[in-house]
Amino acid sequence: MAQIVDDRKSATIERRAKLFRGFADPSRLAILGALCNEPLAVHELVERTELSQPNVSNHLRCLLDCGLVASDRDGRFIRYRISSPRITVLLSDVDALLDVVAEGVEACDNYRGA
Amino acid sequence: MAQIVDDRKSATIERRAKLFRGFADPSRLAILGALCNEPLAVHELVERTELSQPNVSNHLRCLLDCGLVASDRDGRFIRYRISSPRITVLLSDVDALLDVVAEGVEACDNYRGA
DNA sequence: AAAACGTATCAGCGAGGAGTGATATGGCCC
DNA sequence: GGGCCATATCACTCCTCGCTGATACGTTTT
Repeated sequence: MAQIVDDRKSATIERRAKLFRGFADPSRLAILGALCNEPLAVHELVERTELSQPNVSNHLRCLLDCGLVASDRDGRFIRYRISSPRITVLLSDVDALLDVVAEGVEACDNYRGA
Repeated sequence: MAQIVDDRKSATIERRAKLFRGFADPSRLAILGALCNEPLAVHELVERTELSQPNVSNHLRCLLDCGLVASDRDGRFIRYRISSPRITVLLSDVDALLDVVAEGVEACDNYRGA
């Protein structure tokens, strides 16, 4: 029983961590940020983010699998869009938190620095 | 000028990514989750999270540097607490988003699985 | 002051993920 | 239908991060 509770708890935590990792990459954040304004095709994302095309595609695959973005075929383009407004909420809450902790985060060198 | 704008933009994105990475680890989430209920000393966190003591200390150092937690000495204990309610907000945002995308996140195997 | 407890630090190892380059697939237009 | 454009996939390398084990520091107790 305690075991089951533990499993449930850790499963929840693992899911949260996995979702956070989805956002924990500058490239994916750039893509999501661009898509927050308007739906965009891959080559448009490549232009705006200045990432390589395979790189963008790889991240889009990841974001698509995770359900964070959705895609619609439009002729020979494939247009991607944010899947839920909750994503926008999450991103703006992060900015709100950054208003408070930006300095500390900037200074923390325990992991990959900016 | 466009360069400056780019720098600002990417600096913002880097900060966001770095902050997200702070949350993108099961151990740190377990610690933050425990601290959301009540302030706790290190050895209490060790008990509840079942992580090793050095491991907990390392993560606490990271969270402290980032400004996500604060610490108060209490005799020979050091009590840690969440630094801002915005952190709790962020965590519940993630849960809200998971209500929508949990399946996809679970299924996505592009990075470290649960 | 010595022992015991609570916490922090450090070096080293191992694994996972991000980016690249080459290549494959698929829809469009002349 | 052949060439072209938009996108996807794959193998590989490098780098970063998390965990562990040993150890050091500091505070309290007797």
